[in-house]
Amino acid sequence: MTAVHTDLPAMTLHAAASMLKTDCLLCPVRSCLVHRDGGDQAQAWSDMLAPRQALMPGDGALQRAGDRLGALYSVRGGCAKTYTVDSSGNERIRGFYFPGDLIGLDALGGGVCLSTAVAVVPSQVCVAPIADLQGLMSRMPIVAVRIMQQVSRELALSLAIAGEYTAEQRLAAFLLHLRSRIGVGINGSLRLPMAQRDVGNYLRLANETVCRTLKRFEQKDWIASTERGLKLLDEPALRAAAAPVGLDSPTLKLAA
Amino acid sequence: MTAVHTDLPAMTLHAAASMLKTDCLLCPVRSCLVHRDGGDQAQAWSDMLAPRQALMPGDGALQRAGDRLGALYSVRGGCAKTYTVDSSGNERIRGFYFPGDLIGLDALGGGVCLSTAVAVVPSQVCVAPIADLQGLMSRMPIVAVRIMQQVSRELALSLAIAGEYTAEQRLAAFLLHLRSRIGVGINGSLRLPMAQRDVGNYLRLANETVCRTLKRFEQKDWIASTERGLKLLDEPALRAAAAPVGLDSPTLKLAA
DNA sequence: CGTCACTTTGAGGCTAGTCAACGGCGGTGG
DNA sequence: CCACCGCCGTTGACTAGCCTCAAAGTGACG
Repeated sequence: MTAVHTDLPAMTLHAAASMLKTDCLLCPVRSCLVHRDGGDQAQAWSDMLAPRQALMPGDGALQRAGDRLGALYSVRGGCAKTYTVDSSGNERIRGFYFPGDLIGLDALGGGVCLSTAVAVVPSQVCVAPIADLQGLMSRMPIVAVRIMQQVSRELALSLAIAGEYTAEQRLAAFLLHLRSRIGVGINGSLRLPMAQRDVGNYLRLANETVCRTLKRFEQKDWIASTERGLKLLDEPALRAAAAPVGLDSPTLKLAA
Repeated sequence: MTAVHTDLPAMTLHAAASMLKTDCLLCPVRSCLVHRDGGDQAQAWSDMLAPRQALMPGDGALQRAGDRLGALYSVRGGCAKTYTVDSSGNERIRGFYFPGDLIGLDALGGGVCLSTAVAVVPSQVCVAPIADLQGLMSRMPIVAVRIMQQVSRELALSLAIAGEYTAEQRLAAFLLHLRSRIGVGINGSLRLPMAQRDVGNYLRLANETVCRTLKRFEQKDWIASTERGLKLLDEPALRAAAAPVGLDSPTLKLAA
């Protein structure tokens, strides 16, 4: 709607506006599907991917629940979320997506988008048309394996978050996942790109509960809230609070 | 532990004991991965699959959390469940698996099993060694697509179950999913293979809550409990109670 | 007939949701 | 420049749904 102030350099936005072809070989997103191997797939991806696309909060949706799945989107920068709308018109956040993540994987099974995807902060995505993707998967099976691993990881995360009982458990697990996923900033602080209410919505908690639980964590010196975001002071304690199998196993080796 | 009375014919058990090679072309499980197409993949699968394996409740686990992923298991008959154990030693059920389902998909991402799998009732599974599977996926990309669709579907289910708020919503959604997944018996009754406490564990509800909620459904004439299992009398009402995006979209077409 | 596992039923407590009000912040417009 | 407004985070009081604990009932099996 209104002009949004952005963290991204103006040049980047201009590049998106002029629809430059993305060169995957130069992409800084190291966690992207393409970069998992030596990068020998990068050229094929570059050829396939549509120009990267800028996406602002308040803009239209990348995909809408019920749409036929037309493309997967690879997040290049920023943060996106997917949500569904229940019969009462309430939004229910299904997932957050950070650079390197693919949006639309849950639709591969049915071919129909199950959720609506929008930007949380000014973001960029690369567009991978599903038709091209299937061709590529046929020609280069390793691509299929990589995508499958991402779906599998998303499944594991979903199962883990769903497996948590209490507000403390879910929130602790969420913070740990976020830390392992997006890392920490310059002074070790973790910046939450999404609003607290969005966190609550995602974890099925009222935003008041999120606030109170965070305060409780702070009183226990597990975290400290800083200028921008918060800092994890006692990860072992958080990990213990999240109890069941850890969400993040960054040290796990990839299969084959 | 003790000898378990089984619903399966003795011949079937004997076949498993003698490690007969499964012939996928003759397999009665129509929802199996192999049968989705015309069946031209069936022979390759037959060549790949290890002998099918009988699995009893109380037997050892098919896979254990923390194990390196050695194989996927395709359920041929019966019902299996996967669970994790939290720091207090409590079991937390992650999923139920019926004929046609693949066990182990959430481990494809990390290569390490995230859960332990055991039988709920006397069951049979086909063993698909992961090494053979990757080779087959390379030679036959359609296999990769099929597996991906199953992962994607499992992800969608997990997201849907996690998205339900109240006991009524979760239980209604679960019953509907079960109905669409395993269908109904001879007189339209739905037989729950797992214990009520397992249902509660899976849905993160106390078994008392499951019991009371079922009773409430019965009082509203949404269901009727029969000799063996229960009957869904008012599916629209259940569907409305489950409110948010439906779990089951049996009419969705497969992509490509 | 006794054991065991599971279900059912009841009473009470706690977690988290709801409702309401306030404060801080940024953007808008006079 | 400053008052206004809306969004978000914070805090408190109250409520409700679900968990816990306890005990009795039921069916399968030895």
